[in-house]
Amino acid sequence: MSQSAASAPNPLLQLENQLCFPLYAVSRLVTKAYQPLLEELELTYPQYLVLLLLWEHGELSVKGLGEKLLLDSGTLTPLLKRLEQRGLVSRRRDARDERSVLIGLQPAGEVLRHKATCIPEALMAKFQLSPAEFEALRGQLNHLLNQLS
Amino acid sequence: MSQSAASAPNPLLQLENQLCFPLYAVSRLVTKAYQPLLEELELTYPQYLVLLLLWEHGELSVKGLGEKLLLDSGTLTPLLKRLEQRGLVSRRRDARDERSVLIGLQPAGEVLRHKATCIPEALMAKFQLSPAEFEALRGQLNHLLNQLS
DNA sequence: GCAAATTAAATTGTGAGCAATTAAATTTAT
DNA sequence: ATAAATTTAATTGCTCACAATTTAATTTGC
Repeated sequence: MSQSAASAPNPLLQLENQLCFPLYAVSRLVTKAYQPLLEELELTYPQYLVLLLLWEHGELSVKGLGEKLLLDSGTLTPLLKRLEQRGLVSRRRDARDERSVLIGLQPAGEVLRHKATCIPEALMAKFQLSPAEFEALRGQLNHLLNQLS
Repeated sequence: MSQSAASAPNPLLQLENQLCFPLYAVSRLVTKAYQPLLEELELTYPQYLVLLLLWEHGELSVKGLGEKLLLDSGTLTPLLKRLEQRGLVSRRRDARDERSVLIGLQPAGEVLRHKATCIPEALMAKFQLSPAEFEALRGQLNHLLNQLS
């Protein structure tokens, strides 16, 4: 009865029938697709996400960044310290609420923005998705994002 | 001209218009959705993926696991050593090719399979997606997975 | 048959992610 | 006014994830 190979396969337990695995794998592959582009800016993918937010919104607190990226200070604090050490962002306590730490862009961080403008389009090209496919996928992921967060 | 807030927004550089961010965020949220279920088995999510493959295929080499999960030995070796230490999997050199390490299930690892059968359905419930939505998303992610890998 | 090239794992070093805890500032309830 | 509760970051400890290198086994070309 019990052989060396797997017994009585439960189709629900098979990797290819699940949603979780392609999500996990695609997410990592997309990060890897960014890598050669981000390498030129010497940024990691989560560092790039932080800068995207700062370019868009200006100064943000650690809490604000965390709410938008769904990351906590345990992840953000060391990441932001690395960006600060490289002179890309500034960190200062909010005078109106000393608990908050406000993250701003230093000139070198502003300059990087120009180098980054071509990144989204370059990525789109790698995906090889039609605009309709792209929008459909984006919509479904955002729907699931709302479902889960 | 240059104000404290961000200047001349480039819509392509905005987080909400990109595919990458919801992918990254949903992937992490899905892993987190697994966590309370996997906690009962004392497994992390990537450890669970490894066991799914072993339950399905029986013995697999590190290379075989890596090909299916898109992970390399730098990630798998320490993970597999932890599973071995807990008595869930076995590791032995392939006699026919001493470069390969074959990963098999120990009895305790086989037993875990029964406890895991309910996990996929429990997850599906958390997603709150209709079967059609589920299949559409799975299809698009698998399409992108093929595009990128 | 043997040197060169290739392959498979392991190792090293860095940077996320995240749970849990700690410390300090602020808010609230009385 | 002040004690208790809450909020915000930082810290600690653990596990991925992955690039780059190393070591050993196998395959290939000659």
